[in-house]
Amino acid sequence: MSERLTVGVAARLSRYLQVLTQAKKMGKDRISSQEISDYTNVNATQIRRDLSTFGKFGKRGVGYNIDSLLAEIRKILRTQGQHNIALVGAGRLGQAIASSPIFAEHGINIAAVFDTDPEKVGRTIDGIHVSEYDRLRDVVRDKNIIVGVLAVPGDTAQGAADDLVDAGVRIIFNYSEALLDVPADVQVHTSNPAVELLHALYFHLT
Amino acid sequence: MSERLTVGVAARLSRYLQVLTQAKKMGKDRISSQEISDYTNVNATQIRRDLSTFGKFGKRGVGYNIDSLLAEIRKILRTQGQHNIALVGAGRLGQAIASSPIFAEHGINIAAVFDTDPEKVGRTIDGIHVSEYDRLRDVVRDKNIIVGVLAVPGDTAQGAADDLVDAGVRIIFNYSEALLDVPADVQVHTSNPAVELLHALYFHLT
DNA sequence: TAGATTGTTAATCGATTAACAATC
DNA sequence: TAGATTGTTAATCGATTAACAATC
Repeated sequence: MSERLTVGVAARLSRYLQVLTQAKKMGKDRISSQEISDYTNVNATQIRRDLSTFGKFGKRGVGYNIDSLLAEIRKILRTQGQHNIALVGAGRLGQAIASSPIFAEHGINIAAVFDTDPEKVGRTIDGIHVSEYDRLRDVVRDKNIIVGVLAVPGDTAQGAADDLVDAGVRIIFNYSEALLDVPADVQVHTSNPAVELLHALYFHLT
Repeated sequence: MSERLTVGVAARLSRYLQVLTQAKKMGKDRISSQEISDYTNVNATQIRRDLSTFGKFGKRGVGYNIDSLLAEIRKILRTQGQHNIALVGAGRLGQAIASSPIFAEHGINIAAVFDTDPEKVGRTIDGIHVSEYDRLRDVVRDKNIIVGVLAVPGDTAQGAADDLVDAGVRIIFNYSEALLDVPADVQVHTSNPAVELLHALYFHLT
């Protein structure tokens, strides 16, 4: 299908998806570019421009129909199916992630959870069985999982990342503070609220 | 002090700060723009350019001294002191946040944790006492806290955000899936791994 | 009709990148 | 000296914004 999106456009489209999903849950039928702008801090003109690249999805004087815009964006981002991911770590953070609706809402399914702690293995978190860490490689391969989420302490993150990559994972979400060394064809997304906070504070203080 | 940084520069500088902090922990003394680039996916030329706006911090042929670069960036971002934040929610996510080194490493101190659940109130998480939710307003005011972290379920996030804003908080980190309505002078940062994942998958699939 | 909001243009600004002399 | 890496320039590309006609 035509051109590949730029990183910026793809990032913004997925944020619109989140706003639309939540607005729908709140019972709304339609939404204006200005409302999406209020929630995303993306300029309203930019939003209309991003969308109009792909078609005329809105109605002048009215706004965008939420259901149809959701479908259009999902089509553009090719995220209509279900995606399986693996979660490493069944500690407090891992449990919080496994029981959060955040992934499920977007069609992302936590297909497996792994932990090295025998106390945690065999338990169930919100219906998801915790497997032995040693089974990671086989399960990731069998289920063709390409996304791994690391919810482990910083000092074990690199080892777990190595194992995930080895098993075939190509996108890693790192919730530890550690820097990860991975092959060039593996994407690492590190979530660090402290980093965001420092830069938010800068704008608050100046 | 001179000009205000652009949003982009401030965001990148705080990411460099994170890399430097971790590299230091790993026992490194100096680092090149290329190494910072590998960890942040920011172009090495861009990094050198960002830094050289503020002075000549590097040594040609050698790289940057980690300690002095840390100090310089902290000076630029004015994040040298300690910052107090409030955490709402002492469930699994709240406990994970309270016990993570991520904030402490950057001089950010969780000054108070609140929960409505009487089971959790009075307990201690990694040395931090869990206070009654009703005390939020007084504590936030007394300690002059301007940053609040929401680790509560989506359906109670808006109420907690209202209470935080009411007590004087101006920066909110939202870990729920909910969209938050806040006054224009309050910054909301929503962390949603699913959104990031959808856009990461796009680039993997194309 | 009147009000609202899209789709689109045009102008500006910041980000990105390659290239390379300077210099450690 | 030779190799490495910074600091800086110049050229390009994408993001941002205001403005407004089109139209629901």
